[in-house]
Amino acid sequence: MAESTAAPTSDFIRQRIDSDNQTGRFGGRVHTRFPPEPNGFLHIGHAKSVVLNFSIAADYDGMCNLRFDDTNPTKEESRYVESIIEDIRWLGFDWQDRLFFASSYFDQLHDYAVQLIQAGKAYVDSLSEQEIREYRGTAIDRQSPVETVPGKDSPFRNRGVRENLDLFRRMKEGEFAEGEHVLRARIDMAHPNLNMRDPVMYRIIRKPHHRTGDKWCIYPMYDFTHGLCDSIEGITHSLCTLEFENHRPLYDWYLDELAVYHPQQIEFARLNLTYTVLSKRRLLELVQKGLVSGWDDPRMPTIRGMRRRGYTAAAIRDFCQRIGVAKADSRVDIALLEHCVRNDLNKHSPRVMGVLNPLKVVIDNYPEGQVEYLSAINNPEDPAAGTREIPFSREIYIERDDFREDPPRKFFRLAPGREVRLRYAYMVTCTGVVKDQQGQVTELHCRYDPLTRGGNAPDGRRVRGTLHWVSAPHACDAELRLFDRLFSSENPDKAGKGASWLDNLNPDSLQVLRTCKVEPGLRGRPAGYRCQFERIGYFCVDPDSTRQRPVFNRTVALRDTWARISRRR
RNA sequence: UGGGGUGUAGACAAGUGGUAAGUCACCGGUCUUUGGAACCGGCAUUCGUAGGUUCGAAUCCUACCACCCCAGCCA
Repeated sequence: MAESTAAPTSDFIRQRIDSDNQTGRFGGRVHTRFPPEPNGFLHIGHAKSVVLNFSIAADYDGMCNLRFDDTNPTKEESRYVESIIEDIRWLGFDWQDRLFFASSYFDQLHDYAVQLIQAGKAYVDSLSEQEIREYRGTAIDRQSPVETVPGKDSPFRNRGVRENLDLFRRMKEGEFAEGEHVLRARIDMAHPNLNMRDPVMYRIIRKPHHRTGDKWCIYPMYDFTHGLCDSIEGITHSLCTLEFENHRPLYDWYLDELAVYHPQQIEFARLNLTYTVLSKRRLLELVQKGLVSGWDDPRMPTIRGMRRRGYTAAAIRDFCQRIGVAKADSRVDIALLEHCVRNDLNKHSPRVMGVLNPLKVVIDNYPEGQVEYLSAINNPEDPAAGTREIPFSREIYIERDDFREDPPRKFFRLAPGREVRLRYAYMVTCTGVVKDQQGQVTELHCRYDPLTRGGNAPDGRRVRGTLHWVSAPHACDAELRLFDRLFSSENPDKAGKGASWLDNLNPDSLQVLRTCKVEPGLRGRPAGYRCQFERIGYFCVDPDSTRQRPVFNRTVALRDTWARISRRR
């Protein structure tokens, strides 16, 4: 997995690990983990964390666990654990036999809770949900200035150990309804950090769990669970995102009160990308409102969506290495992601020819009924990829954009009287233009130079333009789906007054071309097959394909200097 | 008016008292049977702002400013 071209610069996390290794804090051990909640599909933001955790483990000759933090049965499903496992494997990572679940530790966690009760550090509270919120006090306000008010103690805060133990046992045994009681840590209701104002440790949820079934009706809260699971697994460095920084004192409190092994949590900034959204809630909304075709819509920043679109795991890994790790809130330009796929695909994708918007060309002086097979290079970046034979005949299709009746300056393609090269074939000169009643060009007539077979002229004359083409009688019909950024705004979350983030959706993010013509060799390629249509972009066969009519997703367009020149004028 | 964080180019991001790496983007050029790729060159006299310490400050000190996170029985 050492395909990254990014310079192996250090980051603040590795520096802290280095220093821990120097002081021998963890005996030189490095053990990380990727801890998803199985309540949704993985996206590129998760990939950043996956790559970080697994590659740090690899760099330090350590290990990385996969652990599902499944503490809330109302939101979690086993289909999500399956899809997450599949996506991480596809990304190229392996956790050997270290697949764990927080739910496997429920007994241990319950024992820890009992210990805290016995030590007078936890109590059963019987306030209502609403009351607990009110008693917690406030920190700041979000919109209008409101005074900071400290929390106040629950009237149940001083219940005796014996009563707490009994109540907690009865909670566990199902004697109470949801919401009747919770178990809380006994810390400090006036603490400036809200997370320390007697946080809930256990709540009653009468719902079967995807792994433990109906064994439990009380479930531990994430804050109580997470740090202790890391402790149980012997994790040395618990890497997580910035929003959990406020929670670290609480994790530390549990660990210290219980006097158990203490991992070091280190927080880093989550990934933001331009022109897309990266929150489970928003992605879910796109799916539920039918604004995309599903979690694997090729426009989605999900791993499944990107995979269907044709992204390679290597490109995603490379991207994750290049963006670095830091604590500053930032938004990475999606152009960097696109650069990473192009970079990988350029080296590995076979070249083929395909015409998006076909314009028929008749080569008047080419013998009728004749067919020649011409040799084409499969990948100029990789000689080992060899060559293939493609059919050429009197009637071909070229790209409509490659002809201009009245060519602008610097337009090197076909125009009346102009000569261009047909890639790997012949040089042709445009001799006639056929139009319909609306004046729309329907067909071109050309003459070819038989001496230029393969594309070179014996007299040494040169042409500026080389066009891709497909032999008309041999062409394979295809559908091409072109994707553009899902949102037209760099930061879709930032909507104007009275507008919603959905108003920033790009109405033209999907363009379907149904009348494309591609090389006959492309018939019957399996879904997932990747290739480059020369001069157009990188494509990937979609599962919607049929044998006779393949469907291609455009992964990313080629850099297009001409588009830039013509846009500028 | 609390607590926790973060400010280095258009975007990421190194830099840890000795004179601003690298990458993407962008702009020139070379080469080219993909207007692709490759290659060469340009792109921060200055590091949120203002003071201070020092022979020397992005790095140390002080004050200020801006932005992000926190009031789930979510994770």
